[in-house]
Amino acid sequence: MSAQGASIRNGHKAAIREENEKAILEAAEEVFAEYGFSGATTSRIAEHAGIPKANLHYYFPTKEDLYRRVIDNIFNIWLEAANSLDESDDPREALTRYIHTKMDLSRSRPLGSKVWANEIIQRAPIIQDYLETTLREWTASRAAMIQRWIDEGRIMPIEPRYLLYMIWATTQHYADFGHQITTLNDGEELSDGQWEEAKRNVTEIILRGIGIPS
Amino acid sequence: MSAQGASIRNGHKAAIREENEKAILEAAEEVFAEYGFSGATTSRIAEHAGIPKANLHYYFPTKEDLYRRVIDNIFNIWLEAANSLDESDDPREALTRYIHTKMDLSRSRPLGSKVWANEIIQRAPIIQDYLETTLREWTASRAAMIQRWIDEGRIMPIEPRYLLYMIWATTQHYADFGHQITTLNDGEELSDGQWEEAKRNVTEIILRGIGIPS
DNA sequence: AACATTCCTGACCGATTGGTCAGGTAATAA
DNA sequence: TTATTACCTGACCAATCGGTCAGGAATGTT
Repeated sequence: MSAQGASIRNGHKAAIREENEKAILEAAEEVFAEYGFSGATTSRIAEHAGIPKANLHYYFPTKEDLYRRVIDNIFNIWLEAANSLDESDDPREALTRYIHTKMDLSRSRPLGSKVWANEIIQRAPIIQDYLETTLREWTASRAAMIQRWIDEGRIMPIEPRYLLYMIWATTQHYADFGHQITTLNDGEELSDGQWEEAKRNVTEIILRGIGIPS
Repeated sequence: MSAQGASIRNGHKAAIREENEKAILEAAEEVFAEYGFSGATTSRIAEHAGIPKANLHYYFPTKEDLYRRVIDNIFNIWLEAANSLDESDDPREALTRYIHTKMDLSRSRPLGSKVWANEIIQRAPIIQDYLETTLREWTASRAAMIQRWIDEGRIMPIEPRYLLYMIWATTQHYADFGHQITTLNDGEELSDGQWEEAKRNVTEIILRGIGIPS
């Protein structure tokens, strides 16, 4: 909340801009996550950010501008996380790392996952181009990698795409459906121990499921 | 679109009511699925149903009334499908049937799944009581059943809840993220063959993952 | 000090929101 | 036939929507 850190490094004005944009983007992620693009209101976002609505529109002229920035942030974080699949050529190691990374992301940034979920449910009116370019390429190349593991007899024969979908679905479920999981956990969020247990279970079932015994 | 079928069985007025309510509920499911509760508008729902907005409010006084009816329908369909887990005491048979049923439901009624997803993402403002009663009881009893399978050595030791979450996540993903899957399938919806392949892969990975070899 | 630039915001805009209502029409009951 | 009930809807309502704007306050530059 203090401006000092930024105001020392940059000028005062620049620091103010940096801080306000950050506050707005955080508030926007929260509100877009909960209500989706259509359901979110700029006044609610401004309220969460603690500024007047007119000030929000000074930094982000339109709701869509703001939304795009939020989506952009999330997509980049996910892309970076996706690289964890490439850090090893051993299927056990690569998949374990990827699943763990995605699970950690679901815990640390559940709002981003929810914004993404909302966007896809609404048929990706804003980010369709991402899906058709970056995501499609990423998926195709990783599917090829998995297919190679199959051909080399290192994992059992399955259709790589459906494995990827399963990993995405399962890990993101802990973010998107976090409220349901909490409710079924007697209203308590998963503890550190439970979270580790979930990660271990998810990883084990998937790995064993494609023929990599624990 | 014809009133004849219903107008023969019931009176004319009753048939009109039946038809209009059905048309409204279908339109509502579609719009709520895409935009969530806050983002959906009654005028858009009325438009989809092909009636004036005032007529919609004649049948459903408030947007929330309509939303509750939609959610209620979905929840009941899911509860019925959930019974497929109880039709056998053999884990392979029971889980196979349950996964297949949920996958089929994701294909035949994706809108319902999306409405549910939206509601949970928004922290279940309307159906929290369902989660805390019916769903909690259902989950606890089925978790106990799975635990018994573990104790009897019929499946490997895992935390039953996380297995259920995985099944829910994976199967519902094919509804909620159907647009993403379609896009990654070069813009084509999964064919009958692909759908069967997906079902088979999902079932195999999960079953093998808990120690039930194919 | 003088000027330029950026930040800030109350008041306002037309459009749309969920919902109402008066008055009409069509079907049913008497 | 007559009265009653249910169905239907254009016009309207206050509230809220995304967004604008004039003008003041703060900071930066010369």
